[in-house]
Amino acid sequence: MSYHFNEIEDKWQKYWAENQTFKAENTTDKPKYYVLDMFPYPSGAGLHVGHPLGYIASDIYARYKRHQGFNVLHPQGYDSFGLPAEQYAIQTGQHPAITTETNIKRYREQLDKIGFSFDWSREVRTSNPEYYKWTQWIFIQLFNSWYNNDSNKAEDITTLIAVFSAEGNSGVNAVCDEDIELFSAEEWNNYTDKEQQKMLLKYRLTFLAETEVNWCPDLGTVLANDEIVNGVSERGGHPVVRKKMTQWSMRISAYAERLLNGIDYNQESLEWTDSIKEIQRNWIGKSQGASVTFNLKDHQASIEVFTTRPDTIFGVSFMTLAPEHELVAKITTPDQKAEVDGYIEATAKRSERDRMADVKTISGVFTGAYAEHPFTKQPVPIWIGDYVLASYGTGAVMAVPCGDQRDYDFAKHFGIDIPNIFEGVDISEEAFADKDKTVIGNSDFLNGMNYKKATKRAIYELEQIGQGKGKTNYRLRDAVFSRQRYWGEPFPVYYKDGMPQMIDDQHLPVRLPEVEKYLPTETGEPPLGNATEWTWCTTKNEVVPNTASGHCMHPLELNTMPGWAGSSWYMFRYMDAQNNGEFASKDALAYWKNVDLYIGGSEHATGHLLYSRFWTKFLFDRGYITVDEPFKKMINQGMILGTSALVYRLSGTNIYVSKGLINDREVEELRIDVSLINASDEVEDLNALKQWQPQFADAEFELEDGKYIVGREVEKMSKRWFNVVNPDDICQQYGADTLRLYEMFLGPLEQFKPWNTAGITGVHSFLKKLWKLYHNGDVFEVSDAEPTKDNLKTLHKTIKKVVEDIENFSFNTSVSTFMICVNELIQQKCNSRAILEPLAILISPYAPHIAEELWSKLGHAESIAYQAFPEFDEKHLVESSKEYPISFNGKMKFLLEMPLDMPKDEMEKTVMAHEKTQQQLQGRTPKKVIIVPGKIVNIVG
RNA sequence: GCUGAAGUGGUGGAAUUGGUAGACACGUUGGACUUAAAAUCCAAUGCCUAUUUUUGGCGUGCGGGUUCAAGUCCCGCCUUCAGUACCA
Repeated sequence: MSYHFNEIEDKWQKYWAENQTFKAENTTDKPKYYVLDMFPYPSGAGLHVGHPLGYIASDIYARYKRHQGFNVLHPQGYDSFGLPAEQYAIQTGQHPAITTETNIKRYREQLDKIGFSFDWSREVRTSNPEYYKWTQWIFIQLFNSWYNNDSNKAEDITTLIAVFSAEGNSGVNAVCDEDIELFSAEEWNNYTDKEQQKMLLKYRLTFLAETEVNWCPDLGTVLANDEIVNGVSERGGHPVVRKKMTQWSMRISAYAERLLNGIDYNQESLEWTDSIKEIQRNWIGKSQGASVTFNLKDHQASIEVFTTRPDTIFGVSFMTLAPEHELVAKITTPDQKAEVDGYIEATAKRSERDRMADVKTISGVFTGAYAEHPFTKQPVPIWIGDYVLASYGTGAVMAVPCGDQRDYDFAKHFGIDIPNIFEGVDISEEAFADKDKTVIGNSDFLNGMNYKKATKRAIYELEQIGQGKGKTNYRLRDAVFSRQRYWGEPFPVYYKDGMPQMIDDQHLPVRLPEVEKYLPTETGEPPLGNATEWTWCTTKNEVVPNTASGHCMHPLELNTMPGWAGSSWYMFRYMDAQNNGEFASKDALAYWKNVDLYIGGSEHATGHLLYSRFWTKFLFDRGYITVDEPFKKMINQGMILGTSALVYRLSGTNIYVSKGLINDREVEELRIDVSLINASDEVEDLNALKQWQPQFADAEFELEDGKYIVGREVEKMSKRWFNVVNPDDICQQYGADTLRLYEMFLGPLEQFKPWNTAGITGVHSFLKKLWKLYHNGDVFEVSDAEPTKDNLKTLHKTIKKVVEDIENFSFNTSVSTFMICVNELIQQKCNSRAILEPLAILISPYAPHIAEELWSKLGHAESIAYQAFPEFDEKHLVESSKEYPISFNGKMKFLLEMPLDMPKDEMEKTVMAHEKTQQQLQGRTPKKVIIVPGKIVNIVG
């Protein structure tokens, strides 16, 4: 009689594992389809019901595609390097590898219970040496590459060396460091080896540079821009300061333009949401304008600025430098020195956060120095101000107060001139920044021109005098790639004579050495400085010899790679995960190409998604892969939030007041475990609460109607809020199929929504009904009778809707469609085999276990997973209504579609009754009018 | 401020993309079956207003507009969420 979901689910999960039902083939005639989830970091807390949401969605799609005859790659793995395991190691001394292993095991158990169709034979873990061997290998390829702007792609460094030794660097159009002096071929050839290496480092796609980095003292490491949120670290919320350090960097800026173009102008535009595309566009931050050089009046130096408005150059009345600008100390006059130093000190003290929070206060100091206007040669006073950011552009601006509100405010505040260079515009109240309405005046050769013309002319004139040129500026910075951590990929790098050297491919992987403790060394080196034995050093290898004492003769790179290293290319490893000779074979890469559907959270928009596009483009340039975008289509699932339960303690007492009785009394809110609460927000058992935590042991309660009603708060699901719902419990109580259906039923995939266990019964009883429809007692029972027209109509209605829903990722409405379908079949008393066969396949992506069970009971030996998806046949829907020809005024003819039971004359009367409609019809000659009783519904012209 | 998304019953959310608004589910109420509970089944459920066999009216954040017809399209606001921020 009853639906024993636990038995059924165990049985089929075992069957799928034993038969490798979901193993993807690398050689087959079938078309490929690659469905990927963002792989999880295996945290110690395990999965809660929010985590599988995206996996369920991707699983539905993967199963659907499999039914459609595609060779589906649907893998899963773990992003297993990361901070929490390391911090746990610092606290407890337990090796992060052990923590990680334990967590992965737990994750796997939890995932297995939900019945995913993952191909686990391709599992990857970023912390596995067999995996990070290739992360290191890619790093080496980046080191051995430079970006050639002429061919617009990355090339091997040897092509650059060839050019250098033949003709020097003057003809080289590369993305490189800014401060490169020109040299001839002869000079190059006379350079010492070290000088040559130093020079090449300025061109390599990964390079060492002393840069100002975001240093997080509490975490003891540097962070990338996208790892900082609101001025504090994304993980842990620790303060971040600016600091100069020598670090590995990734020259992602070389790809800025292609990363931007790839979003839109690819032949196949990325099917991503507009919001993610927009976030990436903003992050790359392309702006076009000009760089302008201002010579200094009393120094042999110049200041370079970037501006988007070269047309307003005659409106310049001062310049502003960032307080950190390198020229500040040099140009400040003795008179102004004290004031300037004071200002610099004050701004340095203000944290990034303060500076961001306080954007309205105008502050700045005059340096006493003057620059010279490039055209008028008039003196231009140089100020410093913290509204100019050192990290954007050149850290200096030419201030045009009449055309930029910030410059305007600054000028007003300090009483600086505000010359007006716009025709017919009043600037007495605010700056005028409308480019489209701009007519330049008061500007010598630019007079009377609009924005476009004036910009072009200004750049031309600047070029003539050698004081400027057109320039495109990007906000995107090169990405710092070093972390002072233990639990990450070691660099395949050692230093000889102070210069970085790559370790030979054949010695990869460079394994993470054992250390006594996971903190920085006493001398301030990263944790790897504690290692005494690097097991990967081979005595045979002359380059990285290992002495008998276990010390390498050359210093090794002690930093590790950041979290995003391993996740920037994992999608390719799945294609050929066991390969020991390559990161994936050419054939596998050529067959699978890229990810057709990627599902994950939108929080990775500026990090992972940008970095993996960068690495993909690089690997493409170097000919290792055949695509230059990793993810064709992406869906960003929303988060499932928890519903915390609040109890209210009267301040200073041990009395807890039910929610409705608080009134105006002062109370403290405390969160209690959601499992103590029933569906109507009452505490189920007050004694259980007393036992839950010691602080409630002798609590007293003020009840309303004998119940304690709690407050509710929707927030992130987290252990600390006691609002975590565990998927294992749900599977145990209702089954995996119910969990899968319910997570989809909860609402649109992309939306954030709170979990509410109470509603799950509706979905669960649907499965019970479905089961009962084909069972008489415990006996499976289907009829071989021909299905009726009604039966077929119900089935095909469902097929149509479900196919549409899956293709639009509206999985929530499909669940409703299934419910309606089963309710109708119950009403029709239909347990026909001819209906169940297609229906089971239809349901199987959503509720695969019950579908397999019913399928096998129908007498099929093979898994339902490879059955063709049922096809929709319109004729079953059309036959339920009829079209009647009608004529008006003896002239016009059109069709009426209406319910079968409506008599023709009544229908005609209905149409006639609508006078306005008749008028409408006379003008248009519609072909078809769809009618429902009493009302015209649709005129199809 | 800018960018993006969204505002529909007590709740989650549907609405074939301009065609009977509120599907489906939760919750609530009533009923059936039970010694009882659970489970299951049946009925009602947007709001207001009538009524004894038959009601009218109002309703998709607010104000306008287009249309025979607007949750859906257009214009102007308001609110919420997310991203981003002195980007020159």
